[in-house]
Amino acid sequence: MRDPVFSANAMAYHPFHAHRPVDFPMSAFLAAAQPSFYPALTLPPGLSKPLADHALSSAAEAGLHAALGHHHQAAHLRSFKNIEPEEDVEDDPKVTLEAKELWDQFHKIGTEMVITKSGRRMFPPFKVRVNGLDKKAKYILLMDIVAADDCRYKFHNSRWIVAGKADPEMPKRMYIHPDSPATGEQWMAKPVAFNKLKLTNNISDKHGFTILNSMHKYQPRFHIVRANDILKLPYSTFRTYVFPETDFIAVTAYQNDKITQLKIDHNPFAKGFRDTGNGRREKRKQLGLPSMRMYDDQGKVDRDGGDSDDSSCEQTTMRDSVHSPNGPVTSPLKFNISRGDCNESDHELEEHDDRSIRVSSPGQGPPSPLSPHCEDRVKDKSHLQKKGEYLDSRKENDSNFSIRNLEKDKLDGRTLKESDTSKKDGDCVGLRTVKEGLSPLMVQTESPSHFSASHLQSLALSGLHNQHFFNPLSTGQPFLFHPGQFAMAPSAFSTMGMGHLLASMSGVSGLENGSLSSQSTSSPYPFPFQLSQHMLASQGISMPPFGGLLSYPYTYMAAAAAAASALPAGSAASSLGRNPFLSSTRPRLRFSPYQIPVSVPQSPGLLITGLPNTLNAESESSKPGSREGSPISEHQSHKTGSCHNSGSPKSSVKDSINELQNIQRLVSGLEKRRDMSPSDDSPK
Amino acid sequence: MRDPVFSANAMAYHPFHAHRPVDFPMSAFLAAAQPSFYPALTLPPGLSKPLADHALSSAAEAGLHAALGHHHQAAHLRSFKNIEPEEDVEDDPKVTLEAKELWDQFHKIGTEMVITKSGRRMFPPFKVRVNGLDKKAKYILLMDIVAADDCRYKFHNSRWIVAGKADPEMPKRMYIHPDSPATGEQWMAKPVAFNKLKLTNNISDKHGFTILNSMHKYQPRFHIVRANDILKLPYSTFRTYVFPETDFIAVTAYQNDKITQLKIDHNPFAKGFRDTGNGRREKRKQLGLPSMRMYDDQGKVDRDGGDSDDSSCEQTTMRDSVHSPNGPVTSPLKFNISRGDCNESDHELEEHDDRSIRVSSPGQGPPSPLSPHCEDRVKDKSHLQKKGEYLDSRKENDSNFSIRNLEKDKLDGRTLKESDTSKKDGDCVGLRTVKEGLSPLMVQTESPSHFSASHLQSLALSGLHNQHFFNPLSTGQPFLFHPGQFAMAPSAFSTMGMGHLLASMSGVSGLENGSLSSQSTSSPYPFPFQLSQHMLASQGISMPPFGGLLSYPYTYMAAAAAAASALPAGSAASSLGRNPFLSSTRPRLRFSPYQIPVSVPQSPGLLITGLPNTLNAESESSKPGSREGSPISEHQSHKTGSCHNSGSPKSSVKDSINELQNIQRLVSGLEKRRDMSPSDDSPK
DNA sequence: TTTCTTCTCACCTATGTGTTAACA
DNA sequence: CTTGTTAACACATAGGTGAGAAGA
Repeated sequence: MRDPVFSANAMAYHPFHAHRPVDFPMSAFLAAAQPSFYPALTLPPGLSKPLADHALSSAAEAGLHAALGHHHQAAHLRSFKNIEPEEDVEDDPKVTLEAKELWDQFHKIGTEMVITKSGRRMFPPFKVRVNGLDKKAKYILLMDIVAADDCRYKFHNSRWIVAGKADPEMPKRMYIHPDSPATGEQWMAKPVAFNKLKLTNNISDKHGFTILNSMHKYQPRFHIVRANDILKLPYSTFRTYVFPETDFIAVTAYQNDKITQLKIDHNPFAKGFRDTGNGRREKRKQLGLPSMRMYDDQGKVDRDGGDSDDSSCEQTTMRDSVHSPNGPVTSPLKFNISRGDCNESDHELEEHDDRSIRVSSPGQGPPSPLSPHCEDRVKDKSHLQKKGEYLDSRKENDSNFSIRNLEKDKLDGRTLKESDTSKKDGDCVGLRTVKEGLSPLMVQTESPSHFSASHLQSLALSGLHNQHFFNPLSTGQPFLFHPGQFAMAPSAFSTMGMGHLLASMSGVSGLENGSLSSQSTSSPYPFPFQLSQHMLASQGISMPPFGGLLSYPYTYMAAAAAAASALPAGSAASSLGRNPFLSSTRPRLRFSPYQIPVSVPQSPGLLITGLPNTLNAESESSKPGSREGSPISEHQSHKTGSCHNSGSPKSSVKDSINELQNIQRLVSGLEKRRDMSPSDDSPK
Repeated sequence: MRDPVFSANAMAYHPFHAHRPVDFPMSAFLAAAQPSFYPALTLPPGLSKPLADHALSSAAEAGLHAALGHHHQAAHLRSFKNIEPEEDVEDDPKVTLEAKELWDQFHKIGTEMVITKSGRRMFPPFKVRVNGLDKKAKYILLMDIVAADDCRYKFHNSRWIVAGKADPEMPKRMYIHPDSPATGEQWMAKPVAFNKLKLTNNISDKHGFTILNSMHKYQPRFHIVRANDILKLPYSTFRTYVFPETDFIAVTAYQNDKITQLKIDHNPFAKGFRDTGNGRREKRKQLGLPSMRMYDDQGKVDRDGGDSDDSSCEQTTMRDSVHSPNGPVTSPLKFNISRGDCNESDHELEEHDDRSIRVSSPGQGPPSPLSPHCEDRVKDKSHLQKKGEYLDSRKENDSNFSIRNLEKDKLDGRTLKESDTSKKDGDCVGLRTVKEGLSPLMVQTESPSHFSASHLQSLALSGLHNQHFFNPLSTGQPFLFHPGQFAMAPSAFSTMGMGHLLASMSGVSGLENGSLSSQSTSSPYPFPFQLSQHMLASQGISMPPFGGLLSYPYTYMAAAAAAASALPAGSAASSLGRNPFLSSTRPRLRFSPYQIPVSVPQSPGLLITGLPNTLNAESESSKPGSREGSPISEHQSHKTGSCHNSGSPKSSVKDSINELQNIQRLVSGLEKRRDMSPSDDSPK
């Protein structure tokens, strides 16, 4: 069942690299930031788990002492080593996007998400249903939003067209679900909502919100990590799921009236704009009417509980029928794929809205929303129309762009029957033709004993108003933390190891409006404490390496970070070779056929973008895509999204599975988290 | 610095008692429920910490396996044993009640708290400021509300009078602050608010709210536990702080108009009832007017962070000056102590409100709000009036009741200068004369390797709307869990060990109103999932013993629980001897002079009530009471509340301190938590 | 201009208040 | 009649919407 080599590797790396913030070789850190294609780089096989762990803790502790000299950290390290990952865990995660029909409606029009300085939620809330987890094992569920391509867009003549190269991306932050870590049983009990995540265009955001560039296209990603402690994320295997229908263009104001109307029709908070009253334009009235309030957002959760909650968990109330007839957006839209070079006017969104007033003149191919770099690899344009409730004028574009099929099938995204599971090997995330409602792409990566840039660009934990994040290796700034970037979320990290970091954040001022609690107000340490309050202890183990990495490695990686962040989105794949810091020790893929080496510590967007590319370039194995993304078929295959491409190391699926399972056994444990407190909100 | 004996005892007990849910002697559990006056019962001294820990884990694991046979639990145990408590921790907690002036205002009138089916917050939010903690050590902060006496009250002729014996108390739930565990630095950064705690009279409450009996008097308690995992609470040392001025009578509707007015004047949510508009009675208008909105409650915190909430830390916005002149309640009220037998018309509240319209006719002694049983022990009626901003007509009552002094001193409860620290040994909690604004009583108990009934009657973790709780050894139902009683809170426990328990909660239906999120609604497991979502993983260690205790010991303790819960409040102290389950192995006191053996697994109220009794009965050592409750003077004494009586074992203060410190070193670690998600709220 | 950003605002959800009337 | 409980209610806080004006 277990492969000692992999297990050992996974754990053994810690002491020699990530765990030594000060005196470890920089290359080790960098290596951790990228998927490893070189098994040789991992520690020698044959190490038993316990042994590896011991080595780890000892080394880590030694390193910490030397570097930090903090007596507490030593104890923490000691604790850490003892927290062994769960071993007897067997799982086969299946992920289903909730409210898929809604997403499809938005997607076919061209989803837009408003970003504001004070932070704006995504409207179709990103919510997934997870199955196949080990009931007792602990998992950390997270999401991030990465650039979908390297283009800048503009809405011209009622359609989105490329308007040049993308602007530099801010380091993306991982948003760790506030309930993390929790058992598989808990996660599977109900949909996992990420509605608390907020988007902003404020590059100086102090809340940990996800910073996006307006007029750029993004792709949300969902990650499952079997780990009992947030601090173990960097060393854990990520299973990544991408739902192409959730991509969107960030805007400061809605551009497409159809989107506006769709938002109004379904977002309960916009109920005031429905029909009567402040109706905007006539177009809208024509579009959406019947179905309203299908997807609710629950504002207060946590509370910190309420705040919790937050737990903080986000919950969305489904008051109206999800399948209610949504008048407005019934006609499918198709997008032509751009060539990925972001030439203006070269790509346009081809809109086919039969009932839309703003029917765009077809002909011009809109820029592909996703991975222009995958174009050449996208061969499969075939798509099945299960039961289009709408008028789905699926249009195949020879320009390497997959049509965004808007099939109403079993809107729930679950009952949808797939007559054709796209077997295409080279399907790119978000680019492959959506057969059965845009099957999610599943990516599984392992970051044995070091950080995986693709997933650990940053870790964000958010509560009610402040999204706390951890950004140890953000694409743009690996190991680089400014006060504004670093924020601990409730229960995300061990305060023990992070305390000193928080203290260094006193300069952060995030208290802007009346949302401040008396506690915050009365506290002599306004912001730092906000963070502290929300910071969650790790699962009983301190993770000194992190603390060290967060604070000390700053200087080491600054240059690399700057260099990486400057890379254009289109150069994601190539950047691996170009960037001197990214050339070695990439995390090795766990499941060859399904693994997708995530491109390195670039901008998060690049990572996602690069992923499909890498996949296509490396493997042609086809896997059926279904609604549920599951990395390992029965154990890992079919159910996975379309792009479960295999990575470079092509071992048998079975072997890969075993390896993964072995690793996973070492990773899960138990821990806990909690929501954030209200904290200061600066919506001004 | 460290005393191996104590350390060993603290840890060594686990394996042989609490850690063995099935095959350990029941007496062990019961013993754990009460403070130990018998050091002999602790394990042999000289055991080193590591050794003890090993023994612990081994025994625990073995016991679990035999009892539960859960493969996961084995792993969890393994993890647990490895999570060593922090050793090099030095702390000297000082606790200050926030908004003391406000509390005093209410207290002198006779605080009332509304309890509703859907749950009601306390209004003067229970909030404390903590100092003297070890910056890096992890602490769990919690509170509970226990019966103040065994009387039932009624409001007659504008005053509260005893109306007979108390009704049976429901098992009290510990409310663990959603930020727990967190570092001392975090806790000290700003006031720790427990405003999310909700009171209810619904005995079938599914939210984890604190269930109280209407027309009964209660006393909130605050506890500090140095522990890095909620699961370690049962084995950790509790430092308990009682602020007599926070006691209150639970009501379903306000009885005293003065209280109503005070609430309206200060609770921002009742702003609509201030002055203009719906003024109620004339009396109110006469009473409070100037100061309004002094204490704000922040609803959403966590959340998920609001998560923020989550997380949910509760925060209260202090918008108005805390020291603003509060017109209405400026005259102090005095209470005569009842004899503790709840004879009707025997006790009355003696009200001395100079400006109050409802001036009650003095003469009849109102029933003592606290520990009638402490009467005979209360000798000290002396009280110092530092700087009474109000008209404090302190009245000493020979009937063994301490006057509730309402000194306006340094309202903040911090700047108050104590000219006279009551040195009375026998001061009872809530009964002693309040010198400097009702100094809090500090109680420190250790529950080496087993549950302390006084503190671990139950553990509640709450989020925004649902208060999740853990009730392993509730007074009424030690180890007894009904689905409705057991709820995991975000990051409170290791889901690993608790997962199966949650699963058994599917029968719980808590979704009542529109507050349900779409997640909840769409989830096939409405309530169970709510819990899961909010459940927080333990700090990386599974606590199998707990899981076992929670689910399996049920049958074992049912009888005991029933017996214990049936005991009248007044019999708390005596019940120790009477209850066959409570006769052995009480947790030993840590600081002899300051420790107060908490009486056994009775109703929570009994515990608190019994505590003062026990203290008085056992020791006469006097300690100065100050505003800040600190267990150990400079290191443990003076600042503590009035009743820091010494327990039976009278060792030197210094020795006690060292012992405690040693133990504490073993307890702290690192972990995390988070708030709760909104979850289902059934406010109907 | 054109395109995009920022800000204020009305309107909504969600929930915490005491009032009030109905009820037991 | 008295005492206590409950639910509906108006009104508060807190915060999530897009509209639309004002800038840039």
